[in-house]
Amino acid sequence: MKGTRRPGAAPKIDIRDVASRARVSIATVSRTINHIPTVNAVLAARVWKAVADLDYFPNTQARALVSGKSKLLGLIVSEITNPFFPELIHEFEQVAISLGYEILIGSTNYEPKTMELCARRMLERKVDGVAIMTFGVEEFVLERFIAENVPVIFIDAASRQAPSDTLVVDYRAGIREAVQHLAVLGHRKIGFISGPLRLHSAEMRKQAFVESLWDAGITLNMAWMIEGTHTLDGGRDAMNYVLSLKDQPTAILCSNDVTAIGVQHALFEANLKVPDDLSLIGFDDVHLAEYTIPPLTTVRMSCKELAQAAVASLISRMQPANGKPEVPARAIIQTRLIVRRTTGLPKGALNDLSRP
Amino acid sequence: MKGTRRPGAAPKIDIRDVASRARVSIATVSRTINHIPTVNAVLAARVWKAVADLDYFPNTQARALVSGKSKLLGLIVSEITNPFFPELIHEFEQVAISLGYEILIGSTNYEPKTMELCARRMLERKVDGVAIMTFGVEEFVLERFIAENVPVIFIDAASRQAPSDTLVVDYRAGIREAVQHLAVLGHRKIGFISGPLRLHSAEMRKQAFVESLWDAGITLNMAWMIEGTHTLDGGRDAMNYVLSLKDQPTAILCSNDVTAIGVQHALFEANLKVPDDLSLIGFDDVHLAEYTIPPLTTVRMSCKELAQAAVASLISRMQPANGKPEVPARAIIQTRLIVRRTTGLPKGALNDLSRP
DNA sequence: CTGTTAGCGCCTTCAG
DNA sequence: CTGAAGGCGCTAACAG
Repeated sequence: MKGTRRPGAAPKIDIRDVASRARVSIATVSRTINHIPTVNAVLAARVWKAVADLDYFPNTQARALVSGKSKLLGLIVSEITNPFFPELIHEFEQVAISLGYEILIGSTNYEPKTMELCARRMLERKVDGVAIMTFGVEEFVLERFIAENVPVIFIDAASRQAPSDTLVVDYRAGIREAVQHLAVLGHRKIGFISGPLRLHSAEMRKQAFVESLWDAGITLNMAWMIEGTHTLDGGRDAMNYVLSLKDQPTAILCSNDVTAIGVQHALFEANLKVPDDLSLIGFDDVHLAEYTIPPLTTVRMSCKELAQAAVASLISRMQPANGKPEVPARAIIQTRLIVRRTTGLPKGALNDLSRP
Repeated sequence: MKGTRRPGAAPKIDIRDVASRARVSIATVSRTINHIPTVNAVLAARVWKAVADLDYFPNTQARALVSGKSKLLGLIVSEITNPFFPELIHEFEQVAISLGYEILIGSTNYEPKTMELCARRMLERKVDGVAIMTFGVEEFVLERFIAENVPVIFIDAASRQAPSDTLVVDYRAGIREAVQHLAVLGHRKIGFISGPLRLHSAEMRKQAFVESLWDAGITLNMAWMIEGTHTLDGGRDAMNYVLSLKDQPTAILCSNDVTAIGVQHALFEANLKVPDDLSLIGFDDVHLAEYTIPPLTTVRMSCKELAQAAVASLISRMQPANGKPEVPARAIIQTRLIVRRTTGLPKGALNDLSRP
């Protein structure tokens, strides 16, 4: 008897059961289910029938052990409760699953230590590749993956240590559009609420803003450059701070949508109206942005493209470089302004309509 | 030489390397790292030192293969983009990770077929247990897990097939509070936007509403019982439908928060004010509810408790029932009303203040 | 083209 | 208490 099976436990089927039922060797079964083309059609048919009859499916662990590939992809995000990430995860999952990969998700919560733990978890589970979709990565975290030879992809920069692909988001395009849009409306006093500035991508979004201001010929006022946290609370707090200022901006751009939603809330509490009292623009264009009150004008970044490019890169890097040279590829993710209803003329502009 | 290693590939170290460095057998290493207490302290110390020196960690796949436990927990949710679920996932992750488990997430998107696929993925990866945190489960999906002897836990009902624990959410408590709250304010015309009614938990929330109305002595008007989809769009559409009605309710309760947010949006578009024109109550109390405009009155359900109870049940069911009888446990999740600012007097009530 | 065989890295009896 | 040895289920040489 094959082990003691507890009552109710299903008799686990393995490759040998299939082999004997199909009257072939286990090697043939293995080849068949792995779609090795050199298998005799008749035998293959018998195998498939046995597989169906027995409702057999291969043991992933055993497979992983011997083949060295876990068919697991790591996905590290900043904070799963920020609605942008679930949307990203969703897209990532779609692609990964369709390619036969399972996903391991980790949230760093913006804490370097948690990021390190995530990395360790991924390594221990032997993921075949990792996408680090946070706003910045510590170099030493990358090194861990590179040392273990697992492909990594992350946003906004390539690693100097290894030939990894780069996912470059064109923040400039969308943010410039946003600033232009504001400028056309007549805004000259524009503030920016960033993400945590120690994070590289947060810094880049801010930079894109600074440059766009310059391009629009608008003076940068450092007093209106606030460091936020990319969270609802952070947006609210930042806005409350702005409200305490003597000289206030007439428009504010936020580094992400939840920050903007926090700002809207602070304004609501202060009995101020958007866009009458202040124009507001977000970044990401999460689905929710369409539903805020009023609907949020924001810069759209396609998380679908991001996810697809990330998976594609990982998968291609996992192939043992058959011939093609390992030139780092670079995927460019576009951004663009979606005008909804949180932007309008600067306060008091109506008095000014007849200016030369 | 130990296999051909590509340049840059780390020399993978295994239990044997540790054993030889610690001058013990691999069995001793295994016992040590698994904290079997019968290991000689001196040898154990040598092992731990070797482990540290070599930065060794056991291969999860091999471990899973031989031990039969993957240390993987499945978590099936309805829709990851509904903010309630990320919060749930976050809590679930906290507990699971701290117990040494990794999570496999699957979203059903309310599609039975996708649910089935999720179940299959979980089975193939040999999860040690599955939490199905959707609003309903097809019986045949459960059977799959039960047949494979993997512990399952899901919301609102126990399986009749196997001794599984039950997670019962006390919808009544919170929803009754909500209805009372509305009744006290003077509402008699209260509508309800449910989730998809083929889903058991959605149906239960609706039932709780119906009973609460009855308890409050308020007449149920079937025209105001709308079936929604538990999404932003569904909430908006449902509200637009309500607005087309001749006789309209003065208050609406929603089966979840995103539905309520959709409703708020529809109202905004229709130039109607909350709570002046309509009182609104959600369900879940996602973090975002505090940030809607105005902040949403809602029924709080602790996803932390839910997550903890789910993991606890799964883990306990995985133990080979040492002695204790397998009596199904039941965890009761409480709900309660959080009053914010989407509820007020019914429209026109001011004219009525002096009624006997 | 098919079958036999040797591990993948680890846990776990079973002798010592 | 420790070590040697036999698999877990599968893939990948290697023979036939």
